[in-house]
Amino acid sequence: MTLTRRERLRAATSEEIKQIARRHMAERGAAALSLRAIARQMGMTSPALYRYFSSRDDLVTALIVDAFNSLAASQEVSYKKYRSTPFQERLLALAEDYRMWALRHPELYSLIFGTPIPDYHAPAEITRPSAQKAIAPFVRLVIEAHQAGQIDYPATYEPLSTEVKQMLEVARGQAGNEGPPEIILLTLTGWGRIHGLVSLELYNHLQPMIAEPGVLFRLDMLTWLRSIGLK
Amino acid sequence: MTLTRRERLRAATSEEIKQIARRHMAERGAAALSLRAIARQMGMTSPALYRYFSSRDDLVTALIVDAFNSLAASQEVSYKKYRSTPFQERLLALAEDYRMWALRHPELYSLIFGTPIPDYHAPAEITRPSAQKAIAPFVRLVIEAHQAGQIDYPATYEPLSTEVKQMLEVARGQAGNEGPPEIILLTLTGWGRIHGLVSLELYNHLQPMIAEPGVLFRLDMLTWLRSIGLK
DNA sequence: TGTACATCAGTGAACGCGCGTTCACTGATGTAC
DNA sequence: TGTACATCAGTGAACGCGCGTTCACTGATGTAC
Repeated sequence: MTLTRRERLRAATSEEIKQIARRHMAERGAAALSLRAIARQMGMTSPALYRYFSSRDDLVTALIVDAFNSLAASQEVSYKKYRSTPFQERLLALAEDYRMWALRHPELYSLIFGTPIPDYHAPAEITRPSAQKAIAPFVRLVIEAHQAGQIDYPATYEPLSTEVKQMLEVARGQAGNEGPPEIILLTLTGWGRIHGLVSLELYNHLQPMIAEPGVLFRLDMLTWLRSIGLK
Repeated sequence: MTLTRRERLRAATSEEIKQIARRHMAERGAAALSLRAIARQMGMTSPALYRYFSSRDDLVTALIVDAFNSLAASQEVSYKKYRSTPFQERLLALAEDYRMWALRHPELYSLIFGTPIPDYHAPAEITRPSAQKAIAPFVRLVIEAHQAGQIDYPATYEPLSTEVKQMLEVARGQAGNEGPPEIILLTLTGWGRIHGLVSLELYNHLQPMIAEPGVLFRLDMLTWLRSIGLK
């Protein structure tokens, strides 16, 4: 399991490439990622990069997987941090962590949740597992709260037809989603609610109207938690 | 007010440039917009475009304004269409129109709500008015429902501190937002809720789990409407 | 412990391609008298 | 109604720049005996 010297150097160079790629994405956007520019900054020639990634698309795929893993790790930390506190506080912590991760790593957020890069198509079989890992802690926590009997499927929700229930069955088990259809629905719409405000804030659509979008976010999360019976 | 022949031709060419630009954005992404490629497709040389737009950024700004106006027009139609029906149906119609507009014009949606184009900075004074027009019908309808006494500021919402109320005052009047702070909050978080699911759907983050995101969207909108007292 | 060989990282030149923008210009369209 | 002139759309060449990828290669590092 220990790496040889060569393997270590190789891994380090590979990391450096991705590191610089991330910096370039932060400065110029993902669509402008250029192997030549990365090589230049590393003091190498561009063909050398082909020792590490077989094409530009390959590098992008690696960056996407890393980005999902970074979000997953951040969520996982928040998931574990407050083991003994009530579910509503833990869910709020996960939501605020999602927001903070996005604000701290806008280039990574844009890479995975923003406009797709032209002419690049992510190979789903590589990308999907890490994508699922990223939302898994949030989903798992909602399920746990449900299993602990602390979630009211809110009276305000429409009753689900059998067709809708069947559709939601498909999502069962993905990203650790093990609840009844109503709770699966709750995890997905909850995620959408988090995601929507974060996306608007990150791209400056709230700021013309609102000085502190974070306050708005927190209020809406508290409202959400109350509406599902957690307060 | 009637245009001369030359002015008409000029306007037509200007429209054609934007038309082709939109097609290119749809096919290759906004970051890849190229004056040379547009000119090529029009059977012109690229310097000729400088008669119509003084730079690439100028063209992008025009496209952004058009995109906001397109969304605004679509929302306005839905706003007017159901004059005599209850508020919940009208708001649902506006939400679904927002979603459909995004799905029908993903390149325009991405242009205004997606990852910003590298090295391009939209001049806010040109862009903002049309941005506000785009969400104005939705905002106005919530305000109207409130004025008709049909919105309960829901019991589940946190009571607002005076600081938060002050922050929300700033948004008053923008995009026709004329209600009390609680209602302003409602319009913004409601928009976020719509936006989040649409964004996830458009960029294919729901589809691995959910066959018909539209059903999910509709359910969440109905839930939202109920939660604010409209049902 | 020393030598012969294989592996691998990185180079430099080249391929064929793209881009935004400036400039001096041609030729058609429109205007004033 | 006809002529002289001004305006304007569009051209073609050029500037200086960027890109991904392939290829034959050098030279250093690691491995087997």
